[in-house]
Amino acid sequence: MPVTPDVDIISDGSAGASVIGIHAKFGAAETFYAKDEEIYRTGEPADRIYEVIQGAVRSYKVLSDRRRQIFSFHLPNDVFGLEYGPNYRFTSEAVVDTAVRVIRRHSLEHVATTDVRVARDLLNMTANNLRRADDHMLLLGRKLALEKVAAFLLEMDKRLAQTGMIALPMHRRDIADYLGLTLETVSRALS
Amino acid sequence: MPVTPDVDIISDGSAGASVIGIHAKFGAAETFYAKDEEIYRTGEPADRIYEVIQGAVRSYKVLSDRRRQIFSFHLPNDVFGLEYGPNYRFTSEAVVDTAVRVIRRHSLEHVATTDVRVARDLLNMTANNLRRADDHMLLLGRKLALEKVAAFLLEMDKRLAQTGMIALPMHRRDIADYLGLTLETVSRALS
DNA sequence: CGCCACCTTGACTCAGGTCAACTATTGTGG
DNA sequence: CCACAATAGTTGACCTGAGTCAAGGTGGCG
Repeated sequence: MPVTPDVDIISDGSAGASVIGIHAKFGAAETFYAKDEEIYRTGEPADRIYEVIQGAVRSYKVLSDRRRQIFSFHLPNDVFGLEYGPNYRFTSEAVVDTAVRVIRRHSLEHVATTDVRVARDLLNMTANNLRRADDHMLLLGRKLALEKVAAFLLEMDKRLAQTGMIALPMHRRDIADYLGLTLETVSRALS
Repeated sequence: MPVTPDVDIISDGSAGASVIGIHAKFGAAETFYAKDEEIYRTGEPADRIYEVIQGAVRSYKVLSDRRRQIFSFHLPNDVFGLEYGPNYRFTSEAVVDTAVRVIRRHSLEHVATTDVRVARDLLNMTANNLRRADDHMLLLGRKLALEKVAAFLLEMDKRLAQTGMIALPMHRRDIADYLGLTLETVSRALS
């Protein structure tokens, strides 16, 4: 007879806990990116990790013939650019004028080996990313255009509310590439 | 000027390292499931973790109207059922007659707090799952039916070869629900 | 003011879904 | 060992949700 596990390795879901937050006191730098400016590119050595302070960021891959899939939008307090291999797997760009906090990966890894909470945070964030990836696979594989757009609006409403934003920061083309649709279909669904 | 990071928290990709393997000496149990038998169900307390010994397993979610998305097929040596929240997020079933190794989650978590290698393994596996989820999002969102089936055959060829299997263990319906297609489209693409 | 980037809307096309028949292949009982 | 069900796969004809192509609209900024 299954029982609810008594111990969790990670402190699931408590949105506040962030590796960068813990690490901030070590003097992470702030940087600004203009609208549409590239932050890093697929294949580049992944030696930095970012936290959005203000604005929005998109992470995506493109196929050879320009088809693009956006994997996620990063809003204020979101961490992105966290990799476990040597290189960035995505390209990330500022959707609007954006401020980020940057820390060096090796310095974070150094802290992670001594501070258990940081290591736990890393696992926690990766697990959260996996959860969102799974939900998004269900959306991409099995939902209709209208359901996709509805799900997107609900997701954004929830996330933007937390950061005090009011309007969607991204364009129709970005939404389309996030939902596996075309910009025209997104426009029609919103009408 | 970016430099390749000198230290990796995880030992990326070395397929052999498995949490269960390390834990096996503590006396994990083997269990057998018949073709199509359910191993666990969405929402059930996630108190066990599994490793496939022989056979194949599918993990999926279904929408209210029976639309199904398969997130992954687990083949021999794959670990599945690893959760960080209290409940299983998927349903998992044996695709064919299947043997698995089972360990209790709380016992693994106990080991993880004392053995750093186990904790590292957990992060490693989760990162690998995330990588595969991202690749699959690109496939689901932006690839044509033929490209999806081609990608599936390449993936399976590679993975089955490692385990010495020859034929695809799963049905057209499973392949379709993995690729976001219908069974007829899969059948046509294979011809 | 007028350009330019973004968005909307319409008409048409098409990739993939749906529905339906038919063909293996496998398993079961007599 | 053969009937015959049952399950899985293939193939065809048709349909439709979303893509494509194209024409306007609209709002912000130099």
